Amino acid sequence: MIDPKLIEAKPEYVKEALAKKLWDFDPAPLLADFQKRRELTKKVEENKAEQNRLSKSVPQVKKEGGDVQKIFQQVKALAAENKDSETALKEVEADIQSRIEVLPNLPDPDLVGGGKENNHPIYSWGKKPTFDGFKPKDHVALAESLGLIDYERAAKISGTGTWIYTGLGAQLEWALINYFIASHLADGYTMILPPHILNEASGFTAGQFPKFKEDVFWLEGTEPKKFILPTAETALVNLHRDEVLSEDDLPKKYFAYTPCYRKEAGSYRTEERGMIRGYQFNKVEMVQYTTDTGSDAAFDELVKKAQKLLEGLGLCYQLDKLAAGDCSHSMARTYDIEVWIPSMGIFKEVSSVSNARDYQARRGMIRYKDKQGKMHFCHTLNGSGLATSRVFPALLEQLQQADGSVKIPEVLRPWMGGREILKPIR
RNA sequence: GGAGAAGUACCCAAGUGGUCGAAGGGGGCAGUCUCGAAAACUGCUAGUGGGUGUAUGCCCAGCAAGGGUUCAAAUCCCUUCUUCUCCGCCA
Repeated sequence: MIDPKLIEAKPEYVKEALAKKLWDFDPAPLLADFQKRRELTKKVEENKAEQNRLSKSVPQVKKEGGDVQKIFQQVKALAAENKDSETALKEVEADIQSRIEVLPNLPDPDLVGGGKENNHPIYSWGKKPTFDGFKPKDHVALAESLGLIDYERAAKISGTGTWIYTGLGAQLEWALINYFIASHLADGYTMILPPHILNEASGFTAGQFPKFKEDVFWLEGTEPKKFILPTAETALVNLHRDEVLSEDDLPKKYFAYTPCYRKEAGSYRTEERGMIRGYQFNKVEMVQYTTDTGSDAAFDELVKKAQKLLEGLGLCYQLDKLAAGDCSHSMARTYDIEVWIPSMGIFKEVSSVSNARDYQARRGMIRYKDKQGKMHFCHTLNGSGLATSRVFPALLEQLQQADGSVKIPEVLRPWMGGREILKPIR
């Protein structure tokens, strides 16, 4: 949530910043609401104060044998008088809330405006493989010939947009997750295995609601309503919702492995084939809570951690600084780490590292007390570390050999029983 | 899923209609004492959000959350959430 005080103090600044995010914001109705709220608050509270004062005098007047009935009538009259203003005040407050909660986060000032087309790579690592002397396969073909993924039976038992990791495929998937986990543990992050079913408030705090309500799976028959998490970020940034942390506790560094469940999905026969986009994919997610001055350093750390993971696997990738309009809704800045997918001829996102600054903290009242005892909103950051569903295909495609086999990166071998290579079974 | 009990400040806890924003204790902080510490004693510490004013301040909200009753609610009523106990079911 954007700071309402900032909107009131610098409406034009907010308008321009949101324009960079391709969001057309008209501050006028909000400014009018703020004004109205101020007037109504004063009116309502002054009336209330008078009511309170009169009510408090009742025991005294009683003792002195005065006319309490008169006071009752006075207070009743005041309350009746106040009713319309109170209703109006509630309405204005609800209106302000609904106008502000839908606004995306403000982009950091250094970002270029506009959408995807204005993203620009700021770093790349590794070499695109050249596949001398043979025609490389795509990951769907590789996964099938190596016996790693079963798309057909997945369609049978679940439906399109899903897949089954089988045998060595399942082991390879799990090896990736283990490799990620080991790396985060070594860096001192706290491991979390959260519930996958979350309540609505969690989605609101993360900033997924109200905007992305249609994109998650809702459970039927749960009251209050519950949904299945689209990313572990939703769980992790809610860990300290409605809490006041101490500055000494920050930064807090967490990571979680969960599957991610989303309504968007591709088909394994279309452009985003195989496991590039599915209803369910595995991801290890990192989240940090920092002070309001500590988030830039945390951001750099998260980006480096994600990069390190791909470098350990030896996969060619690029680091992309997203234009304001392509950053996530809740985020002030986002860098994508994109791995090279040879069959698609493009870099595809495996990690998205973002700084929400105080946007999520405001929504979820996540605060900390500094050493002077002053309250601040925390900053929250998140980054994938990593999503396997893009790494797996990239790994198969980038590390495939002329004979159709695939080399297993050394860092994964401890979890693959020491195996060095995956060989075709058909 | 059923039945019952409960949710009060950093923690424990008193409080069933009227100066209760809330006794008491613990904790924390400061001081006295001490070479220092402990103990004892003394004092301070009760958050937060909002309004208003130059200001010590004053005002509104706030006792799990949201409604309601009442001149007046931590206290009575309703709904929801959470926790605990017992029963049922079960990986």
